[in-house]
Amino acid sequence: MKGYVTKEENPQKHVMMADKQYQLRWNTHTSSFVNLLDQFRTQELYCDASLACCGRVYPVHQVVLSACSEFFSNVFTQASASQQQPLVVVQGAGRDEVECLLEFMYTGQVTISRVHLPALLRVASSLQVKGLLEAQGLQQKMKDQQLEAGVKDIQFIAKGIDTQFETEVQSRQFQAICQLNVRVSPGQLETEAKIGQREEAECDMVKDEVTSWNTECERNERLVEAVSGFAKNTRPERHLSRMAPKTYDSNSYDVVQDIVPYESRRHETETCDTLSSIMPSHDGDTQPRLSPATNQRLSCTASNLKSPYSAQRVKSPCSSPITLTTHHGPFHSLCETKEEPPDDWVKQEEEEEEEEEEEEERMEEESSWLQQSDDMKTLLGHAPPTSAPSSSPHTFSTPVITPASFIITPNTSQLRRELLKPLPNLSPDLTCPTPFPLPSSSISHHTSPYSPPQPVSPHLHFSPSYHYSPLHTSSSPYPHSVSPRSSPSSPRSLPHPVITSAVERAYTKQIPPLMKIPSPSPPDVMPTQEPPIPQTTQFINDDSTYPYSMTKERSHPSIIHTRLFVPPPPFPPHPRPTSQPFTQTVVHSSESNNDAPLNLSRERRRGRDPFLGKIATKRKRRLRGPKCWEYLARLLNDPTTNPFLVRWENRSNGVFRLVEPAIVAQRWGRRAGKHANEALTYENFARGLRYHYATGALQPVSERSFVYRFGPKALKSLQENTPPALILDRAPLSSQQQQETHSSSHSLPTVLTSMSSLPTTVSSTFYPPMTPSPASHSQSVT
DNA sequence: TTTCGCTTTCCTGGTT
DNA sequence: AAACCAGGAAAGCGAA
Repeated sequence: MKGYVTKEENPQKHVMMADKQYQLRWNTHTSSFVNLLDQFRTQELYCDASLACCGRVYPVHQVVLSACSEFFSNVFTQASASQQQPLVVVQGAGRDEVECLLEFMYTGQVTISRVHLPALLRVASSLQVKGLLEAQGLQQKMKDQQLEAGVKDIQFIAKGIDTQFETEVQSRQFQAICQLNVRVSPGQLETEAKIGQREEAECDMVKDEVTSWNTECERNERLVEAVSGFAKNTRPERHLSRMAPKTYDSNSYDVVQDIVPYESRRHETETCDTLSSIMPSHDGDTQPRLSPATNQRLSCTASNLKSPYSAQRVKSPCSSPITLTTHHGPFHSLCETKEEPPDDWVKQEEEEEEEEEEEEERMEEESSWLQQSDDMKTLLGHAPPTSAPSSSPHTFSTPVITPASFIITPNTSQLRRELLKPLPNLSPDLTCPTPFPLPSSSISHHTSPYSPPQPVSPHLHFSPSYHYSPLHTSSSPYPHSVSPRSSPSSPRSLPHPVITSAVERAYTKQIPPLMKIPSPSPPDVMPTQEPPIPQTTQFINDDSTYPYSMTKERSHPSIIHTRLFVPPPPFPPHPRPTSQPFTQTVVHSSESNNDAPLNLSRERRRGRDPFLGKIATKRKRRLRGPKCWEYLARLLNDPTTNPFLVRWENRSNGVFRLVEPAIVAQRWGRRAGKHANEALTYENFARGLRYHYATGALQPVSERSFVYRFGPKALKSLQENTPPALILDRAPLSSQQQQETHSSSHSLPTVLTSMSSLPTTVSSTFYPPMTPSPASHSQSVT
């Protein structure tokens, strides 16, 4: 502050100082900036928008997505008028695609398997993600065609709770948010899938990317053409029939428009399996024979196949991961990055295997849920309801997409709340759970008042609507009128305190602890669906026992602890193979499976706190969890948490500060044990820290709030787990330290001063090993 | 099964 | 007065 005053009040001095100029440069600024932005996303800090897909909500930053996508730029620009956080519901894209795209937009690269590439490019094309749209001419062509066709036929589905916003959106001709109610016959899917397989078999990896891309573009062009034709003709089925006259089998798929569609991975997998089983081989072109039940199932699910490449995912022998990297693309308008070369294939294969494992786990969960769902059995095994439901006015159309379609609502928190509802809470007459259980009160059918969808043609698909319980009803598992669950974004961006109801708290208590593998639970106790609430829910103590509310920190007035209880940020489920700070195993042990070493990156992806990785003990090489001070040391050693959660006050003396004590306490409290409840308060957490005053691991720093100091025990542990080369100098020891030092007959070097060097070379049992992270606070002044 | 280290909760009292 | 810290007491958990 003084510097500014001097500058302005004494220009002469400023000029004199200008003679000697210094260039301050943060060497790793670029990569650090990118990494930190991605960390902000994964930790849901400063997020001001959300993407929703397949039942998940991804907090994002408008600036990043706008920089990476013209579509998002337009959306956020126009949605900014509502002064609420926009939520973009990406329909027609799978969870994997969205997560990969987010990773690509935030880090500039993503590694995916080859079979997933076409779907990713398709979604990227729809979202106009820079860097993935290298064929700018084609992109522009498609865009022009879409705009031209969209004048009449691109269905406008911008809907929101706020009527004013809806009106505003409509008045602005919100063309970017569109829905193409066009579908492709399953026969076409097969044909294109076969084409794609032959291409994959013939081409090398690079060529394969190009061909897949071209095939995708051609297909999109045909779709645009079809829509355009639909615009000019009132008989769209003609155009659509011309699209695939050879493959359309009216006998097999003539009930398509009556099938209730829904989109989910479970369903897609079902479809892929079905297609795989019936798909003719390369050398044969026999028509598949389908039983009526299978026919209907396929009809149902094929309508939701987002791309013909979904079938390829089953049949294609190619599964090599592909790393998509941009050197001039989306994010570089914000910050240029020096891309690191992708990891070696072995590591990628390991990542692939992990992904497959996770996928299998997910499938198992979903299949178990499926078995429990009588409604689903009814759907898959019998004819689904062929008429549109019903009397409920709370309906909306689930689009069947070929290009991704989007719904924007300004009421993020309310919609998010509904999106995160467990699927079984859907209305009983809903035979197909949807990944987008939008709140009925926020969504109105585009033909109002409600009228059942009228079949137009076998190809034009009007998704049957379904019921959804309106908000603030007793059927809702959460009394939202009392506890509107807010966005999982940072409290900085969502300063709305939310109150947790008893029901919701009881629900959150059912979530298995972080360090335990959730045991199979009966469905009435533990939803087999992925628990959506705890990691995305903000809540506070409704007992008013949380004393650290809106308190200005004494020594740091800029830091305000809000009343919000922010749960530990969910660690990203998406793979981050190349930019993952932690890529190695904490400890290596040959113990049983229970003591298997924890892979931090896997822990992070699986929603577990990577800083809670176990530590090998000396005795019997057992594994134990970190102690609270060890946990803090890890947080201090990681650029994703230092300085956001903790930071050094005096590194050489081992003095550190809890920047976000409530969050740190809560993250710590969510580890194993019966105390893994929703809220370990800082008050209790601090008591645990004070316990270690006696053990020597920590020392108090008097008269300073949230400030502690590592004691000789911690120093000793650091010393033992730190290579001597990194031990730089001696620490100024306190009297107590000196006494203990003398008693142990050896000096305690300062390893804390070398902590910044640790990530580069150390693979200790104390610190999670890190790849050379550019964000390791190695800012240098040149 | 017991012991022990550690965590968590609750509490009182003191300091800022 | 509120926020925070220090520390005692007790219970619980998990590893040894």
